[in-house]
Amino acid sequence: MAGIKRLPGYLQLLRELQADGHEFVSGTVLAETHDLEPAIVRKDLAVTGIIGTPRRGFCVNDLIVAIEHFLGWNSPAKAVLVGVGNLGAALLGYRGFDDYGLRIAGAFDRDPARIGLSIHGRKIQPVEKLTTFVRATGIILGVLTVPAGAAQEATDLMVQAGIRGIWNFTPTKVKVPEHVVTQKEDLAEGLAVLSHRLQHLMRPASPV
Amino acid sequence: MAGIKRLPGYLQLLRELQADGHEFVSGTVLAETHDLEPAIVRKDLAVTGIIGTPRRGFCVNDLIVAIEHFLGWNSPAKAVLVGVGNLGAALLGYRGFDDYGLRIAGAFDRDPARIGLSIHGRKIQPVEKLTTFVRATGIILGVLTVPAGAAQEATDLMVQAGIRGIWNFTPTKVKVPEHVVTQKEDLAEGLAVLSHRLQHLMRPASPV
DNA sequence: TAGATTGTTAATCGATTAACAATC
DNA sequence: TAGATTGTTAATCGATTAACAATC
Repeated sequence: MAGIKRLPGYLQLLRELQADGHEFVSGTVLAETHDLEPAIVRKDLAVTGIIGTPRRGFCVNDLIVAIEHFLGWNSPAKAVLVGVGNLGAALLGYRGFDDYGLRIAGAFDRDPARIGLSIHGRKIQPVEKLTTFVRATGIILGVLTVPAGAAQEATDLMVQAGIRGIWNFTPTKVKVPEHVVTQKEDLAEGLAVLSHRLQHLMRPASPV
Repeated sequence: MAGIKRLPGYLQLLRELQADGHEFVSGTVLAETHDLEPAIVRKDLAVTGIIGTPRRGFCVNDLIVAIEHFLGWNSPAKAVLVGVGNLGAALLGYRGFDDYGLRIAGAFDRDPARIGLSIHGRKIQPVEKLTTFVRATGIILGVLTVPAGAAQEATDLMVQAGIRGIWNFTPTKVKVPEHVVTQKEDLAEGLAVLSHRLQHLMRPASPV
């Protein structure tokens, strides 16, 4: 389903509307705000099971609850973060995840120089303690922010510890068993698209 | 072109191969490494203008140069960053952009409490100085990391200063004139897909 | 030569868009 | 009532996949 990645965007606006005291919102409004066709919004929202009322639209509260439930964001999911380098430390400090049901509960690294340091209130633990921590807490979500070269090794460790979902911020495609899902996050993708469009904006297409 | 966003991935592997002394690489190998069909890789690489040799593949060096040139990553592009909150500070500290032709040359904020502070070697300047800085340096790329509510205002300021490409890390869709391009980067999208797949992995589809 | 790999064309697939009857 | 908006079906579009002759 291609529409799933658009749900957080809707959720964002819905929360604003809720804060402003709006009770209903039409798919048309959601579409305009996100530069989408109204039909796509209606189709996307259908997965939540919420049905709208003609002339009035959708109940804001119901939609929020339904989207959060659909994504499993109603109760915050705890996660571990492996690899506290530049990006790892950055994500540890980022508070925006709270809105999306994610809470990083433990940070791990291999580098002895980093172990014991506190970053944004969380003490960096040695990777050797990952398995114990994961099993004790029942955490199933992991954020992977090690250097490219260590990605597969760290992944194997996480899988072995019991992690079932890996948010992969390395440029490496990692291999996992069937009972584990991964999501690759690559800032370079977006930058590539932007760079390319910027280039063609500045130097328009050559004539045929 | 949907293939553009895959170019950085190829580039990553090509650089590794280059470092290992490999002279040629086949589309098949690139495809396997990235879990793609070989035909897609060949089609993606066609935009660079590099032509391969049957039985041998593509020249690694030529491909690297061609991809970098295609994306404009051969010479590092300078950028300004507006909004030095959690995420902004995080991105300031992230060194991974060097590999992708991006160098954040100036950081700006509205909050007097932040102005003057040094984050990862760059002094935070007041937004009032943005226009002067942008014009003096000729920078055309901007990274937007302000809170959602300030996104449009900060965008207008950047556009007015002369920025032509905006990498938007806020959850807000901003409006820009025709001569400016934007690229929205939303970590929540990837997290939504991961959350959803994780949920269905743990609690498999209900029977029909 | 034989055969792996190329560039490219045609077929398939999935997502987006357009259209419209139903309805509050 | 009139008309805005819904859910949904059919048409369009674009990207992926399959197939294959050309070639080193």
